[in-house]
Amino acid sequence: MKPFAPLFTANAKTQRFILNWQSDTNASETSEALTHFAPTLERWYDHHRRDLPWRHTTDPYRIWLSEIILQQTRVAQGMPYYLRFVEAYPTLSDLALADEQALLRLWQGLGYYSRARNLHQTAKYIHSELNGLFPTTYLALLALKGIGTYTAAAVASFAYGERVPVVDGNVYRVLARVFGVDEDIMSTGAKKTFAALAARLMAHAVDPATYNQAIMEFGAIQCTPVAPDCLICPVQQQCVACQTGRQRELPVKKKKAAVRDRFFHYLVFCTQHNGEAVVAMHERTGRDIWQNLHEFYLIETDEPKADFRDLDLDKPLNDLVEQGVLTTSPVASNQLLSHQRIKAFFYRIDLPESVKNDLPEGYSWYTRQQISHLPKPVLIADYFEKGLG
DNA sequence: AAGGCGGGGCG
DNA sequence: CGCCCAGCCTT
Repeated sequence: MKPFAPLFTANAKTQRFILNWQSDTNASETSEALTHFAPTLERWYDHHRRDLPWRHTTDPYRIWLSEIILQQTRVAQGMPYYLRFVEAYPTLSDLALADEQALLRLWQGLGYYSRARNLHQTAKYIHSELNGLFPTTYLALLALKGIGTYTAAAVASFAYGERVPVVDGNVYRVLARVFGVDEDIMSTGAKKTFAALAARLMAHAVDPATYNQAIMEFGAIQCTPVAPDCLICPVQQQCVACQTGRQRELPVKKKKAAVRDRFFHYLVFCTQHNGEAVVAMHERTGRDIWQNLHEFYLIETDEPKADFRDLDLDKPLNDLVEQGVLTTSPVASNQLLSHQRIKAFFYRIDLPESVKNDLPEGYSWYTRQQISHLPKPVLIADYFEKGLG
């Protein structure tokens, strides 16, 4: 076995343990820190667990659904989505046969929309290719679209009791602190380190599913990112971070790249169709944010443009705009994403009904009723909430 | 190995 | 306003 990088700084007791842990002999698996960790967290979980809907089922479909929804998402944010999805699609077949548009609309606001597309794709695959039978092992689950190491381990342990450890953001944090691992958790080396440690800890769990739930719940409500409550912590005595006052420094995470500024100028074309107000929208495509979500006519610039006339419209578009009435002051709105900072300007342009066949390629007219059913970025949905300018 | 992908809540 | 969060896919 490749030795671990000498990145640990720990007290004497833990250093002895780390040495044992690094050595490849099973004879050293007698460290109390190692053998007691899982059972200790399982007992803690028994007293502190939150009552969450997906913890009342062993249905692999519902567990899978909950895990996809909860990826990179807080429980409080994901909960209402889970409840709506279970109601709309109670079984795997219901999801497999779902309309993709309706599914994305139900997902609207949850973000990372590829999760929803992969969810649907995998549901259809299981329904039609696997005869509706959910895969039952970690490796079989891992092969499915949208299911990575974390979700495969979660479903395999929660639904089938397989002894495989989950390694997610909570686990990184808990293990980094308790065992003093200070490798950058984004690095490939660290992923191997944490996976190996997690596997050794799992070997001593009383029940794999309970232990996996326990360590994540522990990370979520006890060993929190900011200000962990170490005074009442059940592993306080063995925790490297607590004993050395380094709770704030662990886990080590490399700084992310600076966020990018983008400027979206939306031309909100409006007109009448059979006496009803309609708005021009299209579906986003390409490798960018909000894939398959609907928006208005978009002109993006790298710099802010103070004036509508600075937007450099091409000839056909300019002709279209000139036939309409531009609302004098645009509506501005900001959307802060983890990786982008989007400033949006909405220019409402009222067109005469006569030009309704002159929309650019890919754009169509939608009534407000139709739009309410379209999946849209929060930025766009908010624009309608505010009453169309 | 690195970059991209949402959005909300917190201090 | 910056940081964090029940990850995964693509290149």
